[in-house]
Amino acid sequence: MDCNCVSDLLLTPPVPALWTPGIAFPDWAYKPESSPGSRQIQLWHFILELLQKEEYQGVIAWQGDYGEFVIKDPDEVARLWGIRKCKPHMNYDKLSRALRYYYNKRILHKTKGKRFTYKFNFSKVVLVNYPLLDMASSPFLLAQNHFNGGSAAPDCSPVTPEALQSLFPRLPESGRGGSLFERGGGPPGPDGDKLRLDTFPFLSSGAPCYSKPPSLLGPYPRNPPFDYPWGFNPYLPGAFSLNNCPKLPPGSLYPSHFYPNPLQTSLSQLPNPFSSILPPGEAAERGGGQTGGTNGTVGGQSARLCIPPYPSTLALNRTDVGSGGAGEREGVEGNGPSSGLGLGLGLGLGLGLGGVTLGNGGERQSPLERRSVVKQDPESDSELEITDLSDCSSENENDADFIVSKEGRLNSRPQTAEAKSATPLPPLSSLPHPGSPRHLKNLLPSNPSTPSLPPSLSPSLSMVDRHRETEALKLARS
DNA sequence: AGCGGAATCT
DNA sequence: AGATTCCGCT
Repeated sequence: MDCNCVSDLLLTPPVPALWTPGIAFPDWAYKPESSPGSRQIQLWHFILELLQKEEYQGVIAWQGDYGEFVIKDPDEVARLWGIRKCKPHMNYDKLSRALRYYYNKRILHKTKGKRFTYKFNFSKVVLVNYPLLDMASSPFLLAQNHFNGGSAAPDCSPVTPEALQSLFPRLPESGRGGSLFERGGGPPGPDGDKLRLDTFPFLSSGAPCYSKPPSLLGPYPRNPPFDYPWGFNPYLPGAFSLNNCPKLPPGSLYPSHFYPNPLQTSLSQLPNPFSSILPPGEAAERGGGQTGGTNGTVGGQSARLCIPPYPSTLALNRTDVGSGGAGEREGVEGNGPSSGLGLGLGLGLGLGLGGVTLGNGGERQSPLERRSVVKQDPESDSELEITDLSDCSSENENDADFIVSKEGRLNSRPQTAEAKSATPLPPLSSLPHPGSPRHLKNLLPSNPSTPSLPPSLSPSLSMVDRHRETEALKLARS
């Protein structure tokens, strides 16, 4: 089509002002080249983007079980997708068809019984993106994984469910009456364990939760030398965007080195093979430096947090009826033994953070509002831009409308509303402003080894650190 | 609403 | 490969 779409080159702004607590998706995941076999943004990326942006929570938002989201306004989502892809005739029927293709890929599945509700299989998404993160070897995880054969590192203090609960306060105390870590008592059926996986995607290295055998986790070998999906090799310099993160102003949110990772604390005592490679400061610096690079706006996206909140009302009880398609598929995914796969642990921390902000609170000008649809809007961040929509050229009759929507977001607003649903979380007012680094840091589980560390001294989770962790884990294992 | 086959496009 | 489009079926 001749709509001169440039959206894929004009995606998100270098530094998203709003970060939904949760899984961190490195910038590369948002680049056109990050889509295997495609130079265009993939639908699931787009969905994540929308989910990431508060101003679209009236259109699509995390809801229900972990990873679950509901398309509140199918037509609008389709419209946005159509704009992004320059498909003016896009509609929900077509979009949903595309979503259905993700079922087989296990990137998504349908939440049965809930209209317009789908669920990300983050373990898949993350695995695809973080093939090297070996959760199975994580002391953090091993300590709490009851199904991994007890190979936990000897000197790692066990992490109890209680401890985890404290780390991730929004996590449900239990799913369906069973321990989050136990699979036993659950109802038979694929969902029993699956739920836990869903709840702790970052813990799914163990057999009980993992949704599929390692061989099915992805086309990527565990330790492929340099053959990483989407051309991404976490071991290579530049992985995780060290080299293309935008330079951030002091105090700005989500500097490139902020990469939530619960492993960080567990590994703080381990040797640091990469310590001499790149000073954290420099890493961040460099990341920023390159932003302006070659492709202008594209270059500089920093890792993003994009994860669903832990719903206050955990919909652990899936309404799935019987063993329909999705259920069967999940069954297939079923228990791979310690796949170890790597889940994005990076995500872990993010998970811990998750939810905190989320979406329930203030008012935000959303596309829906624009459309006279009144929906609750959580507080938004100021310069959030919806990435993409700027792309399609004038051909799109919706351009004007779209632009309006972009301009419509704004200002920081007082956090007026409380989370509407009863949630165990502290009131929003007690939370740090999302635009502040403290926002995330304060929510991080305190570092056991440095419990009283002030936020400013909290360990930074830089990409380098992640590399270090990976290496450290290897060493630890050997 | 949701599903999935099939043809087609990019 | 990853949609997009169309469509019949449940």
